[in-house]
Amino acid sequence: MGKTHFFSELPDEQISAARARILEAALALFHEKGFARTTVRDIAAQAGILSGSLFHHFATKQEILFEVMRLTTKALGRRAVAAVRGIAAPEDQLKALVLCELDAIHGEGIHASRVLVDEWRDLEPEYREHILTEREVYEEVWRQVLQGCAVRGLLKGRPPIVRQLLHGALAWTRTWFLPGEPLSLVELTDEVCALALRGEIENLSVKALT
Amino acid sequence: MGKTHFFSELPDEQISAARARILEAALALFHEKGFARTTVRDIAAQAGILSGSLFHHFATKQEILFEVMRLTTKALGRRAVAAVRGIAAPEDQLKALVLCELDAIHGEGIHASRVLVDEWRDLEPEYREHILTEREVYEEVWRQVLQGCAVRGLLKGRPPIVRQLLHGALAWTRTWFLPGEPLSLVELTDEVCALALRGEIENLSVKALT
DNA sequence: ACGCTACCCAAGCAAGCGCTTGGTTGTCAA
DNA sequence: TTGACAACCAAGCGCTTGCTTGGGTAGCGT
Repeated sequence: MGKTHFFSELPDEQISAARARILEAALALFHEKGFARTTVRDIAAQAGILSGSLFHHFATKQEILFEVMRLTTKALGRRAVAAVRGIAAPEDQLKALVLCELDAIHGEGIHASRVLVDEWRDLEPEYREHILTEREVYEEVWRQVLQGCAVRGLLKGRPPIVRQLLHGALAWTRTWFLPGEPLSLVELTDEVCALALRGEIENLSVKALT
Repeated sequence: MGKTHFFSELPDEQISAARARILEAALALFHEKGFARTTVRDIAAQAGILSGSLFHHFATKQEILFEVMRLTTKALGRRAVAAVRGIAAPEDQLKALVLCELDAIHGEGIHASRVLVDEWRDLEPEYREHILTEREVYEEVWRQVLQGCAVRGLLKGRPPIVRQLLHGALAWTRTWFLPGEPLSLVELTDEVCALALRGEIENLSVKALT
């Protein structure tokens, strides 16, 4: 149960220590078992308090899910902006973005895709809109990068379609990919970009086709 | 609530009328709300009986989920085998397979990806192995087709990786794609295959880049 | 010293859950 | 006609769930 401190990536948020402990516990449990199968008693135990004490910090269990998703989405947007900053060539920006998304899925602490994708259906509709608005920061980075690739004729398809196909492909990696077995995150990134981008790729040896 | 009769695709299964009605009700509800948020009372009501009567046909709620997944997986395998039969060129086989998977997601009745993907975590571990075994029929078709593309140098990556990336991309279409807005299933199929396959694609007009 | 507030515990409520029980009906072969 | 059996209903049991209640306590400013 390694402590994750990814909330500290968001300096413009005021989160008390107790609240942060609860959110980290909830994130870990939602990631592991999903929202529906996680009870408020689970979350409280992981945070080191009793279940009733949760409701001193959050009004409902739904609000915990919402806050976890909101902060995760916000952190994701920040990471994406930082990932492409200072990179000129659009194909290199794309590579950085793909690596950023893969790291948010397979890295420590944030577990972005798992919580944001798997638990989306459990988030009540009135909360969804707010998350979607927050997510625009992230999607806007993707739009610009893909548009940059497209106008130079590098992209093998229309940007919005490619974005959705890539997003699905990346999100799905959580079910089969383990960093280093046998590919590293960077190697997987290259493989993904090879699909999206037109142009030559290195010849594959015959034995690599297995 | 259009009746779906996709169980009739499996002639080697003996399913009573009542059992079929329950399974169809469960499939529709799992697809709509997910397993955890669907109660046995919901399923029974949709099937036109009371909740207690469900357990005359199934021992547990889990068993209903298992049976829905098992039959769905079996139907999926049959469809895949039929889809590539009689097609010689591997790139055409791939196109047929992609269309087959998209149809299983967006077509009527089967709702393959939604139930098989979204509800996988709710299926208890002892049931999973059986589903995975049944799924081998489907995956074997994919393996052979991708291998066929690879040995002719058509594939833009290693077959197992491409398979996983494609599967994620296709499964994710359930969240954003609506047939005919603006793409048809066949057009989307072409778009997907363009990513996976090396080679020329038709020039895109500038306005299509939006 | 005082009160205020933030935080937490102990106990439990009301509702909903999966599932069980006992008994009634319709069907069909003997 | 009768017995057997599958299908279903009516009622509810035992448990878990999210959440509430009332009270206790440590820390802090005044």
